Amino acid sequence: MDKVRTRFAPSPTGYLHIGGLRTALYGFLYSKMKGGDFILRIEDTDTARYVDGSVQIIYDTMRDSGIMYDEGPDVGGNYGPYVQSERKSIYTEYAKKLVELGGAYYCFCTPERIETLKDDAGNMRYDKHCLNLSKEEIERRIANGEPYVIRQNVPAEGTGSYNDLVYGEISVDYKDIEDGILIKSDGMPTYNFANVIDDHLMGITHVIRGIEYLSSTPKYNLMYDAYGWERPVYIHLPPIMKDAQHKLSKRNGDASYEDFVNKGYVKEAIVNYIALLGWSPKGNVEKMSLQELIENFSLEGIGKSPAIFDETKMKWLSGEYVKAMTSEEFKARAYEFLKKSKAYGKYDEDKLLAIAKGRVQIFSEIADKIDFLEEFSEYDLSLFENQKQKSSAQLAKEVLPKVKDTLNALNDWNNSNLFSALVELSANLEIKKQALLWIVRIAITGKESTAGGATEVADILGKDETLRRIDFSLDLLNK
RNA sequence: GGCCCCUUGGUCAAGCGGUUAAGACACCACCCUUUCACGGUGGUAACAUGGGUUCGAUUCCCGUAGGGGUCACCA
Repeated sequence: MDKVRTRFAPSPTGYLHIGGLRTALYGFLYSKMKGGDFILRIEDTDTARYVDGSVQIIYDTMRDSGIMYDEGPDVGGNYGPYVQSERKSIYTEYAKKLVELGGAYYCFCTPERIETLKDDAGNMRYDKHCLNLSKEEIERRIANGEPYVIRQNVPAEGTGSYNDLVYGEISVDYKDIEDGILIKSDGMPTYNFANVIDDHLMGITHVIRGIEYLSSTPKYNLMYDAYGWERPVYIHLPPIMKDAQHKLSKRNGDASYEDFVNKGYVKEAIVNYIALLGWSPKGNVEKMSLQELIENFSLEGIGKSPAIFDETKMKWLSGEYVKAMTSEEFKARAYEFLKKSKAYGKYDEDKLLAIAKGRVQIFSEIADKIDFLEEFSEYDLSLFENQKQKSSAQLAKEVLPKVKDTLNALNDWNNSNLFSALVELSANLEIKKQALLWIVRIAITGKESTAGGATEVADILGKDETLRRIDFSLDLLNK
Protein backbone atom coordinates (compact mmCIF):
# COMPACT_ATOMS: atom_id res chain seq x y z
CA MET A 1 0.00 0.00 0.00
CA ASP A 2 1.16 3.50 -0.81
CA LYS A 3 2.55 5.69 1.87
CA VAL A 4 -0.10 7.93 3.33
CA ARG A 5 0.31 11.55 2.32
CA THR A 6 -1.98 14.27 3.62
CA ARG A 7 -1.81 17.98 3.18
CA PHE A 8 -2.95 21.20 4.71
CA ALA A 9 -3.64 23.85 2.09
CA PRO A 10 -4.51 27.21 3.58
CA SER A 11 -4.78 30.42 1.64
CA PRO A 12 -2.74 33.33 2.94
CA THR A 13 -5.58 35.68 3.69
CA GLY A 14 -4.39 37.03 6.99
CA TYR A 15 -4.45 34.52 9.81
CA LEU A 16 -4.82 30.90 10.71
CA HIS A 17 -8.08 30.41 12.49
CA ILE A 18 -9.00 27.71 14.93
CA GLY A 19 -10.97 25.71 12.39
CA GLY A 20 -8.08 25.78 9.97
CA LEU A 21 -5.68 24.72 12.64
CA ARG A 22 -7.85 21.75 13.50
CA THR A 23 -7.99 20.70 9.87
CA ALA A 24 -4.20 20.89 9.83
CA LEU A 25 -4.03 18.93 13.06
CA TYR A 26 -6.20 16.09 11.81
CA GLY A 27 -4.22 15.85 8.59
CA PHE A 28 -1.05 15.80 10.62
CA LEU A 29 -2.35 13.23 13.10
CA TYR A 30 -3.63 10.90 10.42
CA SER A 31 -0.44 10.92 8.40
CA LYS A 32 1.73 10.45 11.45
CA MET A 33 -0.49 7.71 12.79
CA LYS A 34 0.05 5.92 9.50
CA GLY A 35 3.73 6.71 9.38
CA GLY A 36 3.13 8.95 6.37
CA ASP A 37 3.96 12.46 5.30
CA PHE A 38 2.22 15.71 6.00
CA ILE A 39 2.53 18.47 3.44
CA LEU A 40 1.93 22.20 3.63
CA ARG A 41 0.80 23.89 0.47
CA ILE A 42 0.04 27.57 0.13
CA GLU A 43 -3.02 28.30 -2.00
CA ASP A 44 -2.47 31.83 -3.14
CA THR A 45 -4.18 31.83 -6.50
CA ASP A 46 -6.44 34.67 -5.49
CA THR A 47 -4.10 37.61 -5.67
CA ALA A 48 -6.82 40.01 -4.59
CA ARG A 49 -7.27 38.37 -1.21
CA TYR A 50 -3.59 37.94 -0.49
CA VAL A 51 -2.53 39.51 2.79
CA ASP A 52 1.09 40.37 3.32
CA GLY A 53 2.79 38.47 6.09
CA SER A 54 0.14 35.81 6.43
CA VAL A 55 2.30 33.06 4.99
CA GLN A 56 4.72 33.71 7.81
CA ILE A 57 1.87 33.51 10.30
CA ILE A 58 0.99 30.10 8.93
CA TYR A 59 4.57 28.87 9.26
CA ASP A 60 4.89 30.27 12.75
CA THR A 61 1.60 28.97 14.03
CA MET A 62 2.21 25.47 12.79
CA ARG A 63 5.68 25.30 14.22
CA ASP A 64 4.63 26.84 17.49
CA SER A 65 1.76 24.44 17.94
CA GLY A 66 3.87 21.45 16.99
CA ILE A 67 1.88 20.60 13.88
CA MET A 68 4.99 20.28 11.78
CA TYR A 69 5.02 19.37 8.13
CA ASP A 70 7.47 17.20 6.26
CA GLU A 71 7.26 19.16 3.04
CA GLY A 72 6.38 22.75 2.39
CA PRO A 73 7.54 26.03 0.90
CA ASP A 74 10.04 26.75 3.65
CA VAL A 75 11.26 23.21 4.20
CA GLY A 76 11.36 21.90 0.65
CA GLY A 77 10.47 18.46 -0.63
CA ASN A 78 10.36 16.48 -3.83
CA TYR A 79 6.97 17.63 -5.00
CA GLY A 80 7.45 21.38 -5.12
CA PRO A 81 6.98 24.14 -5.61
CA TYR A 82 4.55 24.19 -2.71
CA VAL A 83 3.15 27.61 -3.47
CA GLN A 84 0.44 27.63 -6.10
CA SER A 85 1.36 30.96 -7.62
CA GLU A 86 4.66 29.36 -8.59
CA ARG A 87 2.91 26.54 -10.39
CA LYS A 88 1.04 28.54 -12.99
CA SER A 89 2.61 26.85 -15.98
CA ILE A 90 1.73 23.45 -14.57
CA TYR A 91 -1.93 24.35 -14.38
CA THR A 92 -1.93 25.78 -17.89
CA GLU A 93 -0.45 22.59 -19.23
CA TYR A 94 -2.93 20.38 -17.44
CA ALA A 95 -5.85 22.59 -18.38
CA LYS A 96 -5.01 22.22 -22.04
CA LYS A 97 -4.77 18.51 -21.57
CA LEU A 98 -8.18 18.46 -19.93
CA VAL A 99 -9.64 20.40 -22.85
CA GLU A 100 -8.24 17.77 -25.20
CA LEU A 101 -9.77 15.07 -23.06
CA GLY A 102 -13.16 16.74 -23.31
CA GLY A 103 -13.30 17.56 -19.62
CA ALA A 104 -13.06 21.31 -20.14
CA TYR A 105 -13.50 23.99 -22.78
CA TYR A 106 -12.61 27.56 -23.62
CA CYS A 107 -15.20 30.19 -22.87
CA PHE A 108 -15.20 33.73 -24.23
CA CYS A 109 -18.43 34.91 -22.68
CA THR A 110 -18.30 38.43 -21.28
CA PRO A 111 -19.25 39.20 -17.70
CA GLU A 112 -22.18 41.13 -19.15
CA ARG A 113 -23.54 38.06 -20.87
CA ILE A 114 -23.01 35.95 -17.75
CA GLU A 115 -25.00 38.50 -15.83
CA THR A 116 -28.04 37.86 -17.98
CA LEU A 117 -27.94 34.19 -17.00
CA LYS A 118 -28.86 34.84 -13.39
CA ASP A 119 -32.19 33.59 -12.22
CA ASP A 120 -34.66 35.32 -9.92
CA ALA A 121 -32.80 34.20 -6.84
CA GLY A 122 -29.59 35.66 -8.23
CA ASN A 123 -28.10 32.26 -8.89
CA MET A 124 -26.25 31.75 -12.10
CA ARG A 125 -25.97 28.63 -14.18
CA TYR A 126 -23.67 28.82 -17.13
CA ASP A 127 -25.42 27.58 -20.24
CA LYS A 128 -22.50 25.85 -21.98
CA HIS A 129 -22.73 28.57 -24.61
CA CYS A 130 -19.08 28.16 -25.65
CA LEU A 131 -18.93 24.39 -25.39
CA ASN A 132 -19.01 23.68 -29.09
CA LEU A 133 -16.83 26.40 -30.50
CA SER A 134 -14.69 25.16 -33.35
CA LYS A 135 -11.01 24.75 -32.87
CA GLU A 136 -10.38 27.38 -35.53
CA GLU A 137 -12.64 29.91 -33.90
CA ILE A 138 -11.00 29.37 -30.54
CA GLU A 139 -7.54 29.85 -31.96
CA ARG A 140 -8.62 32.95 -33.87
CA ARG A 141 -10.21 34.60 -30.86
CA ILE A 142 -7.27 33.81 -28.61
CA ALA A 143 -4.93 35.22 -31.25
CA ASN A 144 -7.15 38.28 -31.35
CA GLY A 145 -6.44 38.84 -27.71
CA GLU A 146 -9.97 38.16 -26.57
CA PRO A 147 -10.10 37.37 -22.88
CA TYR A 148 -11.18 33.85 -22.05
CA VAL A 149 -11.53 31.36 -19.26
CA ILE A 150 -11.44 27.60 -19.23
CA ARG A 151 -14.52 25.91 -17.86
CA GLN A 152 -15.08 22.43 -16.62
CA ASN A 153 -17.40 20.40 -18.82
CA VAL A 154 -19.81 18.78 -16.42
CA PRO A 155 -22.13 16.15 -17.90
CA ALA A 156 -25.72 17.28 -18.28
CA GLU A 157 -26.98 14.09 -16.72
CA GLY A 158 -25.91 11.45 -14.30
CA THR A 159 -24.86 11.34 -10.70
CA GLY A 160 -21.50 11.67 -9.05
CA SER A 161 -20.96 9.52 -5.99
CA TYR A 162 -18.14 8.85 -3.64
CA ASN A 163 -17.62 7.44 -0.21
CA ASP A 164 -16.51 9.94 2.35
CA LEU A 165 -14.83 8.28 5.30
CA VAL A 166 -16.73 10.45 7.76
CA TYR A 167 -20.03 11.20 6.03
CA GLY A 168 -20.44 8.02 4.06
CA GLU A 169 -21.98 7.83 0.61
CA ILE A 170 -22.41 11.24 -0.97
CA SER A 171 -24.25 11.64 -4.26
CA VAL A 172 -24.83 14.79 -6.25
CA ASP A 173 -26.60 15.03 -9.58
CA TYR A 174 -24.47 16.54 -12.30
CA LYS A 175 -27.36 18.70 -13.36
CA ASP A 176 -26.89 20.54 -10.09
CA ILE A 177 -23.27 21.29 -10.78
CA GLU A 178 -22.26 24.23 -12.89
CA ASP A 179 -19.54 24.33 -15.49
CA GLY A 180 -17.24 26.12 -13.13
CA ILE A 181 -14.21 28.13 -14.13
CA LEU A 182 -10.94 26.25 -13.93
CA ILE A 183 -8.59 28.86 -15.36
CA LYS A 184 -9.40 32.51 -14.81
CA SER A 185 -8.92 35.17 -17.45
CA ASP A 186 -5.72 36.23 -15.74
CA GLY A 187 -4.37 32.77 -16.39
CA MET A 188 -4.47 31.70 -12.75
CA PRO A 189 -6.33 28.56 -11.77
CA THR A 190 -9.23 28.56 -9.36
CA TYR A 191 -9.15 26.44 -6.23
CA ASN A 192 -11.45 23.99 -7.99
CA PHE A 193 -8.77 23.19 -10.50
CA ALA A 194 -5.51 23.77 -8.69
CA ASN A 195 -6.44 21.60 -5.74
CA VAL A 196 -7.10 18.61 -7.98
CA ILE A 197 -3.92 19.01 -10.00
CA ASP A 198 -1.77 19.58 -6.95
CA ASP A 199 -3.24 16.83 -4.86
CA HIS A 200 -2.57 14.40 -7.65
CA LEU A 201 0.88 15.68 -8.54
CA MET A 202 1.90 15.79 -4.92
CA GLY A 203 0.76 12.25 -4.36
CA ILE A 204 -1.87 13.10 -1.78
CA THR A 205 -3.64 9.91 -0.78
CA HIS A 206 -6.09 11.32 1.77
CA VAL A 207 -7.78 14.66 1.36
CA ILE A 208 -8.75 16.01 4.76
CA ARG A 209 -10.62 19.31 4.63
CA GLY A 210 -13.66 21.20 5.84
CA ILE A 211 -17.21 20.12 5.11
CA GLU A 212 -17.73 23.07 2.78
CA TYR A 213 -16.23 20.92 0.04
CA LEU A 214 -18.45 17.93 0.67
CA SER A 215 -20.89 18.60 -2.14
CA SER A 216 -18.40 19.96 -4.63
CA THR A 217 -16.21 16.90 -4.44
CA PRO A 218 -18.05 15.06 -7.24
CA LYS A 219 -16.91 17.66 -9.72
CA TYR A 220 -13.31 17.15 -8.64
CA ASN A 221 -13.77 13.44 -9.12
CA LEU A 222 -14.91 14.14 -12.65
CA MET A 223 -11.48 15.58 -13.35
CA TYR A 224 -9.62 12.73 -11.71
CA ASP A 225 -11.63 10.39 -13.86
CA ALA A 226 -11.05 12.40 -17.04
CA TYR A 227 -7.31 12.28 -16.52
CA GLY A 228 -7.49 8.65 -15.60
CA TRP A 229 -6.08 9.37 -12.15
CA GLU A 230 -6.88 7.51 -9.01
CA ARG A 231 -9.21 9.48 -6.74
CA PRO A 232 -7.93 10.22 -3.26
CA VAL A 233 -9.74 9.12 -0.14
CA TYR A 234 -11.92 11.92 1.17
CA ILE A 235 -12.35 12.87 4.78
CA HIS A 236 -14.52 15.91 5.35
CA LEU A 237 -14.67 17.53 8.74
CA PRO A 238 -17.63 19.06 10.58
CA PRO A 239 -17.36 22.76 11.35
CA ILE A 240 -16.31 24.34 14.63
CA MET A 241 -18.97 26.75 15.77
CA LYS A 242 -19.01 29.84 17.88
CA ASP A 243 -22.61 29.09 18.78
CA ALA A 244 -25.39 27.00 17.28
CA GLN A 245 -25.76 29.34 14.32
CA HIS A 246 -22.34 30.75 13.62
CA LYS A 247 -19.07 29.27 12.61
CA LEU A 248 -16.04 30.26 14.60
CA SER A 249 -14.19 32.85 12.57
CA LYS A 250 -11.86 35.73 12.95
CA ARG A 251 -14.30 37.86 11.03
CA ASN A 252 -16.65 37.66 13.98
CA GLY A 253 -13.84 38.72 16.23
CA ASP A 254 -13.28 35.22 17.51
CA ALA A 255 -9.90 34.41 18.93
CA SER A 256 -7.21 32.69 16.91
CA TYR A 257 -4.52 30.33 18.14
CA GLU A 258 -2.21 33.28 18.53
CA ASP A 259 -4.78 35.19 20.55
CA PHE A 260 -5.20 32.30 22.94
CA VAL A 261 -1.46 31.99 23.40
CA ASN A 262 -1.32 35.69 24.17
CA LYS A 263 -4.12 35.23 26.66
CA GLY A 264 -1.89 32.79 28.47
CA TYR A 265 -3.37 29.46 27.47
CA VAL A 266 -0.89 26.62 27.56
CA LYS A 267 -0.13 25.82 23.91
CA GLU A 268 -0.38 22.09 24.32
CA ALA A 269 -3.80 22.57 25.84
CA ILE A 270 -5.04 24.52 22.85
CA VAL A 271 -3.94 21.80 20.47
CA ASN A 272 -5.28 19.12 22.79
CA TYR A 273 -8.61 20.87 23.05
CA ILE A 274 -9.16 21.44 19.35
CA ALA A 275 -8.29 17.80 18.73
CA LEU A 276 -11.31 16.99 20.87
CA LEU A 277 -13.65 19.16 18.85
CA GLY A 278 -15.10 16.75 16.37
CA TRP A 279 -13.10 13.76 17.41
CA SER A 280 -13.38 11.61 20.48
CA PRO A 281 -10.82 9.14 21.74
CA LYS A 282 -11.69 5.54 22.48
CA GLY A 283 -11.16 5.74 26.21
CA ASN A 284 -12.08 8.38 28.70
CA VAL A 285 -8.77 10.15 28.87
CA GLU A 286 -8.94 13.63 27.41
CA LYS A 287 -5.62 15.16 28.33
CA MET A 288 -3.23 14.00 25.65
CA SER A 289 0.10 15.16 24.35
CA LEU A 290 0.62 15.51 20.61
CA GLN A 291 2.40 12.17 20.64
CA GLU A 292 -0.50 10.55 22.47
CA LEU A 293 -2.92 12.11 20.05
CA ILE A 294 -1.01 10.51 17.19
CA GLU A 295 -1.14 7.15 18.93
CA ASN A 296 -4.83 7.37 19.69
CA PHE A 297 -6.17 9.09 16.61
CA SER A 298 -8.71 7.24 14.53
CA LEU A 299 -11.02 8.14 11.70
CA GLU A 300 -13.89 6.31 13.39
CA GLY A 301 -13.75 8.80 16.21
CA ILE A 302 -14.54 11.76 13.97
CA GLY A 303 -18.09 12.97 14.35
CA LYS A 304 -20.44 14.41 11.79
CA SER A 305 -22.13 17.18 13.67
CA PRO A 306 -20.86 20.68 14.32
CA ALA A 307 -19.06 21.30 17.60
CA ILE A 308 -19.41 24.49 19.56
CA PHE A 309 -16.14 25.86 20.81
CA ASP A 310 -16.19 25.98 24.61
CA GLU A 311 -13.49 28.22 25.97
CA THR A 312 -14.34 27.23 29.53
CA LYS A 313 -13.40 23.67 28.88
CA MET A 314 -10.23 24.65 27.10
CA LYS A 315 -9.36 26.75 30.12
CA TRP A 316 -9.84 23.75 32.34
CA LEU A 317 -7.54 21.72 30.12
CA SER A 318 -4.98 24.50 30.23
CA GLY A 319 -5.18 24.33 34.01
CA GLU A 320 -4.48 20.62 33.89
CA TYR A 321 -1.31 21.33 31.95
CA VAL A 322 -0.32 24.01 34.44
CA LYS A 323 -0.75 21.60 37.32
CA ALA A 324 1.40 19.04 35.57
CA MET A 325 4.28 21.48 35.17
CA THR A 326 7.28 21.60 37.43
CA SER A 327 7.93 24.89 39.18
CA GLU A 328 10.83 25.56 36.83
CA GLU A 329 8.71 24.96 33.78
CA PHE A 330 5.97 27.13 35.14
CA LYS A 331 8.40 29.91 35.86
CA ALA A 332 9.88 29.77 32.38
CA ARG A 333 6.52 29.84 30.66
CA ALA A 334 4.71 32.19 33.00
CA TYR A 335 7.42 34.76 33.52
CA GLU A 336 6.20 37.22 30.92
CA PHE A 337 2.83 37.23 32.62
CA LEU A 338 4.28 37.60 36.09
CA LYS A 339 5.74 40.90 34.95
CA LYS A 340 2.27 42.28 34.51
CA SER A 341 1.53 41.99 38.20
CA LYS A 342 1.78 44.94 40.55
CA ALA A 343 3.70 42.67 42.88
CA TYR A 344 6.39 41.97 40.31
CA GLY A 345 9.84 43.10 41.36
CA LYS A 346 8.90 43.62 44.97
CA TYR A 347 8.95 40.13 46.35
CA ASP A 348 10.64 36.81 45.82
CA GLU A 349 9.65 35.67 42.34
CA ASP A 350 9.63 32.00 43.14
CA LYS A 351 7.33 32.47 46.09
CA LEU A 352 5.03 34.62 44.01
CA LEU A 353 4.87 31.98 41.33
CA ALA A 354 4.37 29.28 43.92
CA ILE A 355 1.16 30.80 45.22
CA ALA A 356 -0.05 31.48 41.69
CA LYS A 357 0.61 28.00 40.36
CA GLY A 358 -2.23 25.71 41.25
CA ARG A 359 -4.59 28.66 41.34
CA VAL A 360 -4.44 29.65 37.70
CA GLN A 361 -5.52 27.87 34.55
CA ILE A 362 -4.10 30.37 32.13
CA PHE A 363 -1.05 32.55 32.71
CA SER A 364 -2.87 35.83 32.36
CA GLU A 365 -4.67 35.07 35.62
CA ILE A 366 -1.44 35.34 37.56
CA ALA A 367 -1.62 39.09 38.07
CA ASP A 368 -5.15 38.84 39.43
CA LYS A 369 -4.05 36.24 41.92
CA ILE A 370 -1.11 38.10 43.39
CA ASP A 371 -1.96 41.77 42.95
CA PHE A 372 -3.62 41.70 46.36
CA LEU A 373 -0.17 41.85 47.93
CA GLU A 374 0.16 45.43 46.73
CA GLU A 375 -3.36 46.50 47.43
CA PHE A 376 -3.24 46.92 51.18
CA SER A 377 -5.10 49.92 52.52
CA GLU A 378 -7.93 50.76 54.84
CA TYR A 379 -10.47 47.96 54.85
CA ASP A 380 -13.80 47.05 56.40
CA LEU A 381 -13.33 45.71 59.93
CA SER A 382 -16.28 43.39 59.51
CA LEU A 383 -13.85 41.16 57.65
CA PHE A 384 -12.61 40.02 61.04
CA GLU A 385 -16.03 38.65 61.83
CA ASN A 386 -16.16 35.03 60.82
CA GLN A 387 -18.65 32.65 62.40
CA LYS A 388 -17.08 29.52 61.16
CA GLN A 389 -13.55 30.41 62.21
CA LYS A 390 -14.85 31.88 65.46
CA SER A 391 -13.10 35.15 64.95
CA SER A 392 -14.18 38.72 65.52
CA ALA A 393 -12.84 42.25 65.47
CA GLN A 394 -12.86 42.23 69.24
CA LEU A 395 -10.75 39.11 69.35
CA ALA A 396 -8.44 40.59 66.76
CA LYS A 397 -7.89 43.64 68.91
CA GLU A 398 -6.90 41.45 71.84
CA VAL A 399 -4.78 39.00 69.99
CA LEU A 400 -2.89 41.04 67.43
CA PRO A 401 -0.44 42.64 69.93
CA LYS A 402 0.57 39.16 71.01
CA VAL A 403 0.97 38.10 67.41
CA LYS A 404 3.25 41.05 66.98
CA ASP A 405 5.41 40.02 69.89
CA THR A 406 5.59 36.46 68.70
CA LEU A 407 6.59 37.43 65.18
CA ASN A 408 9.05 39.98 66.42
CA ALA A 409 10.79 37.27 68.35
CA LEU A 410 10.97 34.97 65.36
CA ASN A 411 14.47 34.52 64.05
CA ASP A 412 14.05 32.50 60.94
CA TRP A 413 11.35 34.12 58.84
CA ASN A 414 9.84 31.41 56.71
CA ASN A 415 6.51 29.80 56.14
CA SER A 416 6.89 26.75 58.31
CA ASN A 417 8.38 28.67 61.24
CA LEU A 418 5.65 31.23 60.99
CA PHE A 419 3.07 28.55 60.97
CA SER A 420 4.33 26.66 63.99
CA ALA A 421 4.88 29.87 65.94
CA LEU A 422 1.32 30.99 65.34
CA VAL A 423 -0.17 27.60 66.04
CA GLU A 424 1.74 27.53 69.31
CA LEU A 425 0.48 30.98 70.15
CA SER A 426 -3.10 29.95 69.48
CA ALA A 427 -2.69 27.03 71.85
CA ASN A 428 -1.31 29.30 74.57
CA LEU A 429 -4.16 31.69 74.03
CA GLU A 430 -6.62 28.81 74.02
CA ILE A 431 -8.27 29.85 70.82
CA LYS A 432 -8.72 27.90 67.62
CA LYS A 433 -5.75 28.16 65.31
CA GLN A 434 -8.21 28.84 62.51
CA ALA A 435 -9.38 31.92 64.35
CA LEU A 436 -5.91 33.24 64.87
CA LEU A 437 -4.76 32.54 61.34
CA TRP A 438 -7.88 34.18 59.97
CA ILE A 439 -7.23 37.29 62.00
CA VAL A 440 -3.61 37.47 60.96
CA ARG A 441 -4.43 37.03 57.30
CA ILE A 442 -7.06 39.75 57.39
CA ALA A 443 -4.74 42.02 59.31
CA ILE A 444 -1.97 41.76 56.73
CA THR A 445 -4.06 41.67 53.57
CA GLY A 446 -7.37 43.35 54.27
CA LYS A 447 -8.95 40.89 51.88
CA GLU A 448 -11.66 38.34 52.38
CA SER A 449 -9.86 35.80 50.29
CA THR A 450 -6.33 35.65 49.01
CA ALA A 451 -4.09 33.27 47.16
CA GLY A 452 -2.14 31.82 50.01
CA GLY A 453 -2.82 31.58 53.71
CA ALA A 454 -1.74 33.88 56.54
CA THR A 455 1.75 32.50 56.93
CA GLU A 456 2.42 32.14 53.23
CA VAL A 457 1.52 35.77 52.72
CA ALA A 458 3.55 36.89 55.73
CA ASP A 459 6.50 34.94 54.41
CA ILE A 460 6.31 36.75 51.08
CA LEU A 461 5.75 40.18 52.62
CA GLY A 462 8.73 39.81 54.92
CA LYS A 463 9.07 40.70 58.56
CA ASP A 464 9.09 44.48 58.28
CA GLU A 465 6.11 44.79 56.02
CA THR A 466 4.15 42.18 57.97
CA LEU A 467 4.68 44.02 61.24
CA ARG A 468 3.94 47.34 59.62
CA ARG A 469 0.63 46.03 58.38
CA ILE A 470 -0.26 44.59 61.77
CA ASP A 471 0.37 47.99 63.31
CA PHE A 472 -1.78 49.57 60.66
CA SER A 473 -4.59 47.12 61.42
CA LEU A 474 -4.29 47.68 65.15
CA ASP A 475 -4.66 51.41 64.59
CA LEU A 476 -7.69 50.71 62.50
CA LEU A 477 -9.17 48.51 65.20
CA ASN A 478 -8.52 51.03 67.95
CA LYS A 479 -10.06 53.96 66.14
C1' G B 1 -35.23 28.76 -3.25
C1' G B 2 -32.47 23.97 -5.56
C1' C B 3 -28.92 20.47 -4.00
C1' C B 4 -25.75 18.20 0.00
C1' C B 5 -25.19 17.37 5.19
C1' C B 6 -26.38 17.45 10.49
C1' U B 7 -29.81 16.72 15.16
C1' U B 8 -28.08 12.40 22.65
C1' G B 9 -27.98 16.94 29.15
C1' G B 10 -26.12 24.22 29.01
C1' U B 11 -21.30 22.55 26.15
C1' C B 12 -17.92 18.45 24.26
C1' A B 13 -19.45 13.61 23.66
C1' A B 14 -19.89 7.50 24.19
C1' G B 15 -23.54 4.53 22.06
C1' C B 16 -23.48 1.42 16.52
C1' G B 17 -31.71 -3.18 18.02
C1' G B 18 -32.52 -5.10 24.23
C1' U B 19 -27.95 -0.31 28.68
C1' U B 20 -30.16 1.89 35.46
C1' A B 21 -28.35 6.06 28.09
C1' A B 22 -20.93 6.20 29.76
C1' G B 23 -17.32 9.97 30.63
C1' A B 24 -15.53 15.25 30.59
C1' C B 25 -16.44 20.73 31.23
C1' A B 26 -19.83 23.90 33.71
C1' C B 27 -23.27 24.12 37.86
C1' C B 28 -25.01 22.64 43.01
C1' A B 29 -24.15 20.12 47.81
C1' C B 30 -21.04 17.92 51.30
C1' C B 31 -16.01 16.53 52.98
C1' C B 32 -10.84 18.07 53.44
C1' U B 33 -8.49 22.66 54.53
C1' U B 34 -4.75 28.45 57.29
C1' U B 35 -9.20 32.15 53.65
C1' C B 36 -9.12 31.17 48.22
C1' A B 37 -7.77 27.42 45.12
C1' C B 38 -6.55 22.26 44.76
C1' G B 39 -8.30 17.44 45.96
C1' G B 40 -12.32 13.82 47.31
C1' U B 41 -17.54 12.23 47.33
C1' G B 42 -22.36 12.83 45.67
C1' G B 43 -26.16 15.36 42.81
C1' U B 44 -29.26 18.16 38.96
C1' A B 45 -29.52 17.57 33.69
C1' A B 46 -30.30 14.49 27.25
C1' C B 47 -31.96 10.73 22.81
C1' A B 48 -35.92 17.51 18.13
C1' U B 49 -40.79 15.54 16.32
C1' G B 50 -44.53 12.32 13.70
C1' G B 51 -45.04 7.84 11.28
C1' G B 52 -43.33 3.12 10.04
C1' U B 53 -39.95 -1.78 10.23
C1' U B 54 -39.35 -5.07 14.51
C1' C B 55 -41.08 -9.23 19.87
C1' G B 56 -38.30 -4.68 21.01
C1' A B 57 -36.12 1.39 18.81
C1' U B 58 -31.57 6.58 20.92
C1' U B 59 -29.83 3.02 17.31
C1' C B 60 -32.83 1.07 10.73
C1' C B 61 -36.44 3.59 6.88
C1' C B 62 -39.74 7.80 5.48
C1' G B 63 -41.86 12.51 6.49
C1' U B 64 -41.81 17.21 9.46
C1' A B 65 -39.26 20.89 12.13
C1' G B 66 -34.75 23.24 13.33
C1' G B 67 -29.66 24.16 12.02
C1' G B 68 -25.31 24.23 8.83
C1' G B 69 -22.94 24.07 3.98
C1' U B 70 -23.08 25.12 -1.22
C1' C B 71 -24.88 27.33 -5.60
C1' A B 72 -18.12 33.30 -7.38
C1' C B 73 -12.99 34.66 -12.72
C1' C B 74 -13.00 32.97 -3.13
C1' A B 75 -10.79 29.26 -1.20
